[in-house]
Amino acid sequence: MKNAVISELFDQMADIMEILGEDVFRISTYRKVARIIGDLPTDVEMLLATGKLAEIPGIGKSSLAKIEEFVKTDTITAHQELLKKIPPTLLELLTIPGLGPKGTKAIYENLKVKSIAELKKALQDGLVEKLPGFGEKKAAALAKGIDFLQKSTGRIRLDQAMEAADIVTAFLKEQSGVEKVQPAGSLRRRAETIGDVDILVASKRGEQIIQAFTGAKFVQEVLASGPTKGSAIIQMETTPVHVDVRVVPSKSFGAAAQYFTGSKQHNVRLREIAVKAKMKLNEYGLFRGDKMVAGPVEEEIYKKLGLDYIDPLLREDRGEVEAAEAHKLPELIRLVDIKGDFHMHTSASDGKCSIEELAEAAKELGYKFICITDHSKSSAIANGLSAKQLAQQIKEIHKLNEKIKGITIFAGSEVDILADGSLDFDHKLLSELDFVIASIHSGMGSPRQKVTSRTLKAMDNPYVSCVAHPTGRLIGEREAMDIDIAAVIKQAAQTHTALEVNSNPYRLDLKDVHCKMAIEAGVKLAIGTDSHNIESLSLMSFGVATAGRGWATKDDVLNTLTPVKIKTWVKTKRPK
DNA sequence: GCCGTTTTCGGCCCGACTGTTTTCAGTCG
Ligand SMILES: Nc1nc2c(ncn2[C@H]2C[C@H](O)[C@@H](COP(=O)(O)OP(=O)(O)OP(=O)(O)O)O2)c(=O)[nH]1
Ligand SMILES: [Mg+2]
Ligand SMILES: [Mg+2]
Ligand SMILES: [Zn+2]
Repeated sequence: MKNAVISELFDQMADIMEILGEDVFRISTYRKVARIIGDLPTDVEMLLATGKLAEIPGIGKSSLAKIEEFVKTDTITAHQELLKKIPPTLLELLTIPGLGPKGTKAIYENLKVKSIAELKKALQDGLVEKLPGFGEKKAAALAKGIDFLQKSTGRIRLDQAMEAADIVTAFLKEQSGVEKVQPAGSLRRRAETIGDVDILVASKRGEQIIQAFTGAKFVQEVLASGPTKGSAIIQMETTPVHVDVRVVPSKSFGAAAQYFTGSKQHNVRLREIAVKAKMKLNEYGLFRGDKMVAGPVEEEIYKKLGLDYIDPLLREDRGEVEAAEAHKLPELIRLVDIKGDFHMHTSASDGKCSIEELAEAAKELGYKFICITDHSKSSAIANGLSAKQLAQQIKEIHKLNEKIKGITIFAGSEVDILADGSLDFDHKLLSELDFVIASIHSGMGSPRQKVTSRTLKAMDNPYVSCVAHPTGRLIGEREAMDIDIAAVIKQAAQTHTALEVNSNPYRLDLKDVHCKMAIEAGVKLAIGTDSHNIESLSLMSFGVATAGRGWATKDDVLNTLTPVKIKTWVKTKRPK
């Protein structure tokens, strides 16, 4: 799939044009195209062939021609031409926090600095601070910026962000004059990775609160500190986390929540609608002239713009604004709709606790079912079960179902999809299970055709009810397999197989846009926590959020069915 | 570069913080 490369090239063209000082609106068009292509869940080549690409707003003739050229030749002439105008390594400088295109241009033209390494040297030699527009402080900030960049671990996982947000939120709630505290930004939208943690505060005492925040003991470094907002790095156990705090008076809290939750592109869309309606939208409110039309309550902002309320999970400018205008937003799946969990491991394979312990914990969560899915024998590292052990476990589950009331324990397996697409267990044994999930744990680096056909073949098996973590990614650690997700989804629809939304924050697999594709194809989602202990059962909320980001309703998710209905659903695929 | 029942030309979201600036540009949210 060429989407990612095309997206990068458009961003790079925008970067170069910015350094060259070209028209800012033209540049933002390139950035928009980069974002659109980067967000596409489907192969750009397919969309191009069907003419769908040209229909996407924001992609005009010129961009379309560039994309077409890349699809055919693997290059974009305009990109090549731009690259001739600056040394490619100069683009590194744009990644330094605090240094933008203007500064980069000045440093390049005056000092002939072409890379971060050379900039470091120039800073040490005291050359940068002598440049017009620069000074001692700016030079020092740049040195710090480089340091930070080289130490930075990049975007963090949702669970890490949540932990940091909890600490800061608790601290802010203690401060006098604080009326409300609300995590915002990509964390509130439950994006799959988080660049920085954004927290909104309602208070009249902005300056004092920001000072308290930047002076807090968990703060390692202060990046900015003013009367309404502050930025700092806090050191968590596993990683440093960048936190932005914004304070507004409570009469603006709704508007500020809208602003600070984003996404940026979603905000721009709303502000455009406001302008068209002769109004102005900012973080202080929605205004017609001097009159505040909405502000204290977030829902009112949407209402007064003529839109249905848009759940934060959907605010990515992926069609939600149009849907809100047309009153066609989905009623999203919620955690309270979830009746059970499809994926968990016991101490029989690599889990930490017994079936009974998991069942009791699930009952506490109000669940009506759980599905025990230990690994199969090929996953030797995970202590996978042999056929004999699995048969034994099935018996044990039947006994436990007699003993434990109020919850149904499904006998299941996370059965390995072998190299040839066959499974670790025969039909006879699989037929004795209530719900089988199949997944790939080996040969994940194989070519696209190979991993795809393995997965497709597994779905042909009438006893496979679900494919678990279909792309196999581990966020921050391992790329997704090169798998044809469109083909997997099509096959899932045809074979009556569900696709998992793995809730582990390392996985979130399927991811949001793939969930959306699956739902549009009529495929059901099965959310599983992949728990190896009791605590992880609560990861369900991440899976539900990911499905919600994929526009999932109650009807799209198997976890909302009663155990009886799940059994019926499974039988549909099996031989009569 | 893109787009349009107010426009096919002329707009394009809007504001906070920093540093070097004497009135604001650059960068970022
Ligand atoms: N109107 C407007 N709002 C913006 C702009 N940039 C950022 N915001 C708002 C929306 C963002 O969600 C929010 C927080 O900014 P961040 O840079 O932290 O982005 P966000 O949290 O969405 O993603 P992240 O995971 O941090 O990269 O501020 C902008 O250019 N215009
Ligand atoms: Mg953020
Ligand atoms: Mg932020
Ligand atoms: Zn598992």
